[in-house]
Amino acid sequence: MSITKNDTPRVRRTPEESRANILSAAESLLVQQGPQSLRLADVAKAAGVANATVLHHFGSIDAVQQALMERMIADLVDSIMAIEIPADAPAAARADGLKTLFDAFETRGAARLAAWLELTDETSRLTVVRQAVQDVAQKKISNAGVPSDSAEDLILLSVTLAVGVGLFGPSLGKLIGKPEGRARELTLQMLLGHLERLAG
Amino acid sequence: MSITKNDTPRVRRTPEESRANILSAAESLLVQQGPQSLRLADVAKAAGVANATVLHHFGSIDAVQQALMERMIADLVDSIMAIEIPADAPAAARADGLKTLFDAFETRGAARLAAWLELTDETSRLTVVRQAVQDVAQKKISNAGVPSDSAEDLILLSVTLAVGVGLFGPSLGKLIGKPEGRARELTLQMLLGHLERLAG
DNA sequence: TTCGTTATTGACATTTTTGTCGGTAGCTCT
DNA sequence: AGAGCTACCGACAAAAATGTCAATAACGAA
Repeated sequence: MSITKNDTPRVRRTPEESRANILSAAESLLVQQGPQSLRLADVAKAAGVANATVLHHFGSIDAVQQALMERMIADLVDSIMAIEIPADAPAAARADGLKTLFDAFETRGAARLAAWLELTDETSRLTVVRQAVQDVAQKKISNAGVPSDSAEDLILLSVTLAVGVGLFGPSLGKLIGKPEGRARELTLQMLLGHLERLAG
Repeated sequence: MSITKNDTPRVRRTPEESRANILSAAESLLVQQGPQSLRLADVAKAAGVANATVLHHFGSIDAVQQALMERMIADLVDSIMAIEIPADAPAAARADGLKTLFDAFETRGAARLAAWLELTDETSRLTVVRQAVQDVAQKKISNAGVPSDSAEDLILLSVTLAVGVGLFGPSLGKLIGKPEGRARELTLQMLLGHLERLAG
């Protein structure tokens, strides 16, 4: 009876690297399998570490989920903040901006994040969302160059449609037998026409 | 030491009534607190029965969730099937039809149901959804009175927007400080204008 | 090289959630 | 009233998920 020495050597990361590694694993779990698979064991396994390691860095599985929400929200805010749509821009530029907005929600699971937030709804978690929305809205409205009230309406409309299409567009399209991205295409087309009519 | 007799008398329902009672309790849990609160103990408590009673009727908590999905989908299909939007109807009639569609998703948690389905995604469960969508699509397309291809597009567009607005419209509106239902109003307005232009 | 720090881990403890079982009680039928 | 059926329940067992702890092993500093 011999002492069995673990064959795979430990990897030792900086705390930041380790946290990022775990959150990335959790994020792909969320996007690919849904929130209910964000269990301690699953996250740890996906990250390639022991359960105890996850807890060492985050304290609890709830804290992991909270941190994941915050990271994904921050990423999303960055994506959106990078979009510039001056009011006097040519139509093509605004179309590009809207496409980027829709992409931000459809790819990398931002729409899934939004649905998760919508369904969980723990008020404590909403603080982060509220702050993010206010940041984005303030910037967008300030450089919209139009009266703030209708600018808010446009933002509300665009974002609602973007997240809705991002979440449901692909599945509904597939269920109806339409090519991937058809819902997004139709929506963007309509939205752009609407904006042009408002401007002209 | 006396034998303690339970003070509250048992209620004895028919199996159908009992199942309906339990599913109704589960439904309001889903709508008000999200899918993660669909636990055996929570559902039983909300329904006012013992845990074992829930299992007696459904066998497992997963079966409860499956049955709930099926019941909610059936209800939703009924609501949608009841909508009649002939292609040659006056604009006002089509507007009413669309409003009804949007209502079907926003009220009574159909949008939440859709988000739940989207996030869970167990392929076994998708069979029911696929059947429901095909039923609805077939009927809607058949009496749309327009070429089936663009009729499908219109359905895809309307339903995607309806469910997206139903799920995210209220929260986003509130976050931005808009009155309840503003997102729906804006979307309907745009969608109706779009349809009119297509027809005219 | 030696030492101190701490990220990492397996084994274990605790809590939460699900499911089982024998008996009880409401209802119907005779 | 009595008997059979079964919805219903409390108590318990099983499973699953979360969290604790002491020991280990990378890595940087002395």
